[in-house]
Amino acid sequence: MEKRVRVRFAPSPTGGLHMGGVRTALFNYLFAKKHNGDFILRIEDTDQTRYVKDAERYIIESLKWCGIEPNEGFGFGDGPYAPYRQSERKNTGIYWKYAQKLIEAGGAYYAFDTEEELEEMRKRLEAAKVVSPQYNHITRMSMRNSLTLSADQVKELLDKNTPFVIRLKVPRNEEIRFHDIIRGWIVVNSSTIDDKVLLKSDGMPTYHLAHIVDDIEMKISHVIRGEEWLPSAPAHVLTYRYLGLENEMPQLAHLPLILKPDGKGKLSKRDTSGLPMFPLNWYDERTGESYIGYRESGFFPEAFINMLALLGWNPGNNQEILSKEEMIQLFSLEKVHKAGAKFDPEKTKWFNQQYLRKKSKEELAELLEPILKENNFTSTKEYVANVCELMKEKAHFVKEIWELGKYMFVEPTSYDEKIIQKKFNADSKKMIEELLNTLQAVQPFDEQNIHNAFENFAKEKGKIDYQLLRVFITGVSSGPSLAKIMEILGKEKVIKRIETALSTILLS
RNA sequence: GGCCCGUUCGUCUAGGGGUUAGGACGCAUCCCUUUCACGGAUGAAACACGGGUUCGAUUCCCGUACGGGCUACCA
Repeated sequence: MEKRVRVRFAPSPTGGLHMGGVRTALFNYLFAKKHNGDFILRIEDTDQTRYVKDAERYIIESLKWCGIEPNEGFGFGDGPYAPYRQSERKNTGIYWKYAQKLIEAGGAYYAFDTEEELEEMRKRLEAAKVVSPQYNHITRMSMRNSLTLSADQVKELLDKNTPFVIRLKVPRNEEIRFHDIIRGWIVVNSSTIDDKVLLKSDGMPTYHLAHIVDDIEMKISHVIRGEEWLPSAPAHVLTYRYLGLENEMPQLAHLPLILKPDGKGKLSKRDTSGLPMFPLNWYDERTGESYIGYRESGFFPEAFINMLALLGWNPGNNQEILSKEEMIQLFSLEKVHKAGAKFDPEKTKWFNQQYLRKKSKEELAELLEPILKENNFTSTKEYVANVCELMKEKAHFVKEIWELGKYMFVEPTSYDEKIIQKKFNADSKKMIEELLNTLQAVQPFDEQNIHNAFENFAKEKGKIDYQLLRVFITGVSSGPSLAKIMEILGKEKVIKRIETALSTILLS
């Protein structure tokens, strides 16, 4: 029988979870749901020096906002494998137990080298122009560890509480072969891998030990993680092998990285060309810098994850707008790209626009409400909904309905100067004054009637300067259909606005 | 430097031994709209290079170049 699909997202709480992390979580989520499996959140806080308290809360809130919630794990109702935070798991002695197993199997050893001794070694290797200077099958023989020391010496050091680490004993010149779902078979010679520290001198495991122990204990079936882990994967395979579990180890899938939009390299906090890096607002206590989030920038979570999903994956057809359910249906790791994907801010905005357009005017009115409140504007739900319908096609974001259509809520306080200067003169003034009378007579005051009135007026009295009229009513030179704007505004307001404009704007 | 991974329009990508190399974003032009946007139409725009294998390679193999990742008692 096939193993139940159980995947995990395992971030380190060392700062705000950025969009790359969210995408990793998303792919894990989609894969889990696709296979009716479990999606687990585990906190990898083994580096106590980099721990950021607020980061855990931020991770949870971000996943919730994105709608990619784990069904088990930290902050999402502990499941049968609690605790889900590695610092707490450490207290159960589980990592120590596995480290001992590895030592017994001859796959790991104690190392007592001090920081100075390691530094010295590095210098020595550098001076000797060694091709890959590292703690490995050659250099370990000239260091202080349980491979070079006698059993008695080791026991004595241990008894005296000498600080030590436990290292992986990587063999010389062995082919390590493993399969990656996205990349296929990968073969690496063990001589190029260093003897990684598995257990640190503070008693905490490193990532290399901790994730393996937890993945085993939590019965993880697939490890879906960023490409940055590919180089250490052979060491992980070796660890499973020493544990006698190589055949049962989770399947691996290394996701391509998200790259900067311009320039090169991994996406960084700075270089996202104006768009956020983080799902939610993030304040970095250490640097005092704050970063704006996608949520606070007015992105819909559906648009955000849709955009993220298509960075490195595609559904195999030309469909680009996909609901979460459609993504789940169509998701497969085999369709994930191998190459890194440059993040495109323009397309990201386009995604949001697509989702905005799909919302009903009532939904949009609801979303606009807080912004209107902020600006002390109140009106009927119906009026707001009508304005949303009117402005919808122009906006990428809900807030743009306000920004672009402010004149639908408040009277203009200024008028497009260029247009006024160019077009406002004695003749056009007379034209507008006469038009005022025509407008007064329009009944009912709707788009079609207004349109007809314009046409009749033009026939009898000559050309109407619509742009000038628009500026008189809205203050700006472009926007949706003028007749429609007038209908929504209502006759009274329209007349009043024109009169105000006529008396405010001076003939030059 | 070493190791690993990668390379189709500017960007995200489809495809895959024989295709007019498809779509999307962006860009340009036109239509629609008495404006802008939306929508529609059209256009410019890509298989990194060199060798093989083959009747035929963008597709398979090998090199080279370029890009990226890793190279910590960080994850």
